Amino acid sequence: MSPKTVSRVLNRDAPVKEKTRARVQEAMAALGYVPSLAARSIKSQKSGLIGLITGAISTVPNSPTQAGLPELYIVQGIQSVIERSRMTLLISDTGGRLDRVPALIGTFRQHRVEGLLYVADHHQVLEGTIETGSTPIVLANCLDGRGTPAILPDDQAGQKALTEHLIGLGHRRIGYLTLATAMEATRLRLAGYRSALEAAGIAYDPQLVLPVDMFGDPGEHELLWNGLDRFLNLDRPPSVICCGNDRLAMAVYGILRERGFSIPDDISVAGYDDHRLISETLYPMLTTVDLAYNAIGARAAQLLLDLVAGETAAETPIRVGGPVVVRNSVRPAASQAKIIQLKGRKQS
Amino acid sequence: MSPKTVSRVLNRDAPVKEKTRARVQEAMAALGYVPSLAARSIKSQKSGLIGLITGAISTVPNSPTQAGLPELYIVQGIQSVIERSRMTLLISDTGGRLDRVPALIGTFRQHRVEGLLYVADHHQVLEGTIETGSTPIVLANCLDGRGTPAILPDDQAGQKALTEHLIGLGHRRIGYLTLATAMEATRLRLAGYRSALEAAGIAYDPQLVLPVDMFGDPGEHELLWNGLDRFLNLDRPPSVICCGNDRLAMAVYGILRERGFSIPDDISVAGYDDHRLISETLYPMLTTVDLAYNAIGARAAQLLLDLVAGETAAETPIRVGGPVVVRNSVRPAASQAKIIQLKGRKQS
DNA sequence: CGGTGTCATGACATCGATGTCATAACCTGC
DNA sequence: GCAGGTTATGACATCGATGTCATGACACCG
Repeated sequence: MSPKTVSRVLNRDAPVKEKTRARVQEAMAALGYVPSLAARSIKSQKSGLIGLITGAISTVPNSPTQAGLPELYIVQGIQSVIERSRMTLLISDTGGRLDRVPALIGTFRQHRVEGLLYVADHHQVLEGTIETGSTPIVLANCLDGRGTPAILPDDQAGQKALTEHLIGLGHRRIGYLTLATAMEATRLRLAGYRSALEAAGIAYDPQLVLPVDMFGDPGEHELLWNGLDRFLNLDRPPSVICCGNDRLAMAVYGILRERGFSIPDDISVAGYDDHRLISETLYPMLTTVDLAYNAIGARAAQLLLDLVAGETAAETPIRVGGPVVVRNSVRPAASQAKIIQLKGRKQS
Repeated sequence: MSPKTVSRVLNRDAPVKEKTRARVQEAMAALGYVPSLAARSIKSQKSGLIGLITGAISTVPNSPTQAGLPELYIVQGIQSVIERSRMTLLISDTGGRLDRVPALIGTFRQHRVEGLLYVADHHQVLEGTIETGSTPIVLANCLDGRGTPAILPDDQAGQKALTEHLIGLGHRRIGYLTLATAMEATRLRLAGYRSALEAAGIAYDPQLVLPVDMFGDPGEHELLWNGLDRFLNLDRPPSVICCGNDRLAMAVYGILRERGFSIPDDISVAGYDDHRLISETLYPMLTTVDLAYNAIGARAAQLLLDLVAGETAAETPIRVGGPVVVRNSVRPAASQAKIIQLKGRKQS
């Protein structure tokens, strides 16, 4: 029984006499033999590995609340697609430090990965370029200036759809507590917000828009409190508060209630992300926009597999949108507008 | 310049003339040469790979709220330790189906992983055994009957410390909304809760303990509402509500407030996990117990690396505890006990 | 019974890196 | 200039699997 015969039994690429096959399999079982992928990949020049670079896994333990989570959902989506192919996922991670990316790619190239995925922790435009040699790469949740294949959330369409939903319920004064203004997502969502207003013939009122996100730093609650205070003391206060993400909505619930408002009887609240840990647990459950991180990951992985298989890249970037998820934190405006006026004044 | 000379330049395991070294490095740069780890691992019989099995990544997208998150923090801890060694992490995942574990291990053995990690989605005792051949394995967040090395959260000590903290603030009636009774964590934490009461000479009152966790299923809010209702209508209602995890505390905040209670002026609330996305964002911030998932992962990874290096296993299981994290959702009992009596009645 | 075709098996080279051992290159001193 | 000792380099085998090609086994036919 030469090694070649064993190889044939394993790969079924040539006929083997039934009796020999049985003897080989018996021996393999007895010896606990497992073929080595390393040896195989040397001969075939295919490693069957896909490298994933992210900061999701070992996000800096000290700035915890915000970052890391979106990425993890993207990684989920990626994993579920890769799992179904015959590839294995090699994961490495920046620990939040972008300057480590080249080293990580170096390691991956030593492993002869057939493709690379880069997942950013928030929707952003990358400064430089990621140098991968000839290995195909797909970016998720970010873009570069080179036209590298990329999958992005459709922030503009998402916020537009949410705003349209609110307008459809009769809301005319829509407060918006945004994420940091420097973020790509904020820019795009604000554009979506404004375009929905415009389409409905509602004037844009800058007094109703306020950036508040501090990534969970202490002091964020105070900023939120003051922001809501400003909204509620306007001559025409908002009847609904949109929040830059579900996390902010969670804090807004608490603050509005401490000030005596009932949600959604007195005032409506909406989020963004559909982070279900939050949106389905909050009482009442949160109306929000599904950010479809999972789908972004899945699309990115599928695109990469296509590239690895030699297909030509689709035009890029691809934007993936998610639906508005309607739950119980938003009421039609008619049923609450007056109460707000009163309460808003009383509390000031 | 024979291949062997190149090898010597790479590994510095024998002197190479400066001029030759320069020529070799020049050539490597020009050709974009990267050494193949596959070939290396064939010769050295060491793959430099660690296999991680989890359900964290591709948790079933339909039962989302609960599962997946703890595991991810464990994976973080693992990654941060592995990263610092010269190993690379190979990640695979059950997609929630335990019967796929053997196949995943099979793939890992083909990759010749030097060690395996298994991360369970919640603290549990495994039914069978995970068969790994001669590859060392460490379990995180679970145990088996075989004495396989395992790292576990110290649920009993955690809940005991929290309960002691509350008693120290004067609380005598401590309501406890637990996770599902079938869970190992629930059993242990309840033991911690009772032992703290006992040590303080407070009688255990079964009316103050209620399992409510439904993993975010619809209907959970109602169950919670009813549970709180029962607590508040007792002759001597609790002055503080402990929740099985931070997620439940988030819902409890909303329900108590809809019933007119202020937190923590009228009633205190405590969580478990220190899931900072929740605990630091809720208003007011949540007093809870740090479950130290990160540390569990780190310990598990470190233990595995030691085993791989040939050291003998420490006695096992190792329980890792985290501190009580004091924030603003708990008040000394004296300042709120009376109010509760009144409100509890009024609302019933 | 020998010729001839089909089927099953094995010998050998190969992938990329490295351990072993032999040899080439160089330097020193007489 | 040559013996004698370092030092630098290369030839060859090896790890585990597989592609190529050759040979062994066997049945069938004339």
